[in-house]
Amino acid sequence: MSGNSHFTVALHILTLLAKTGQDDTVITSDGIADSVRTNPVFVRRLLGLLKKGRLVSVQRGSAANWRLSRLPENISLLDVYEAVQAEPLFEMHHSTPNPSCPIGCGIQPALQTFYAQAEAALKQELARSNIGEVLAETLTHKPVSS
Amino acid sequence: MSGNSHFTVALHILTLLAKTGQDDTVITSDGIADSVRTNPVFVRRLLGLLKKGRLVSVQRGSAANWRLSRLPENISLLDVYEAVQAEPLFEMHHSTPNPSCPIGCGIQPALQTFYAQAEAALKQELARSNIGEVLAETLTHKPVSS
DNA sequence: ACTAATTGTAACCGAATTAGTTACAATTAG
DNA sequence: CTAATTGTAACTAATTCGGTTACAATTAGT
Repeated sequence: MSGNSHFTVALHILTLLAKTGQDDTVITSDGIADSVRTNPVFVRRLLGLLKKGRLVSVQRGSAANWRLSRLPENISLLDVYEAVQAEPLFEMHHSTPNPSCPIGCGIQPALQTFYAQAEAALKQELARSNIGEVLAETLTHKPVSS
Repeated sequence: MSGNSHFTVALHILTLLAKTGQDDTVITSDGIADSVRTNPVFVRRLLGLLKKGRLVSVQRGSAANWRLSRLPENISLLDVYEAVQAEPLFEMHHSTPNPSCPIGCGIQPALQTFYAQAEAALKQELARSNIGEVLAETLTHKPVSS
């Protein structure tokens, strides 16, 4: 699995949008970047993927604002995973194995079937939670000074 | 997930050792590298992890030979995953989120709980298959020239 | 004991990937 | 018109991945 933070940051973004949606406050890629503690361009790249996945929409221009396209309860972690995760769960070999070896020949198709089952199990679990739940769980952890 | 091929190559190695164990033929890190189509040092690094995980053992020295430590049926894909996978399934943020933001403050502990569930589901599925099954499935794919 | 083969490991390298940065045209509210 | 922001491209630094070289330690066979 790609050692990147896309899924985590995407969930952070959507949870934040769930909150600003509740509070009816305005938020830009700059404001999001401030919460994530990263740069606005990275945030916009992820927002682009989330927009393509129909999970968010944007009011562009001078009074810009990002919103969820659906209720937080109707955005599953699987929706998010599929929107931002390009790579398969498990990578294959870098070089194709030796085709004249009985194992090298058949290992990739064999692993594909096992990997597909594993990925299906993961996705099934991801489908069971949603952004509303993540927001609720997030808010149980209070900020430092109250 | 970590964009590396460790898990795949480890499974390839163990499947190959299941085969050489059946055939009672000798195999070295060089022979394994030839099937995987990589370099022997990379193979030995993985063999080191698998040995630490008690999945393989080695006859060292001039008549070297690698063997499975257990029957292929008693090595689950989860055993392999845990032997070679150092990183968690999903990475957290690179920089810790803004602690003065209600979301930034609570998102990491929240995600940890959801990620733990997802990882548990994945592991449960991986525990359901073993190297014996991977070998059987691999051998159903015949080499090019017979 | 000596030789030959192999493991275990360290050090280094190039390629690829990740996120950060700068820049700027396109969009839009006021 | 102006000011703010998005969308995107181009470039960069840091990190990671696997490949390479090298060599001491181990061991079977003679």
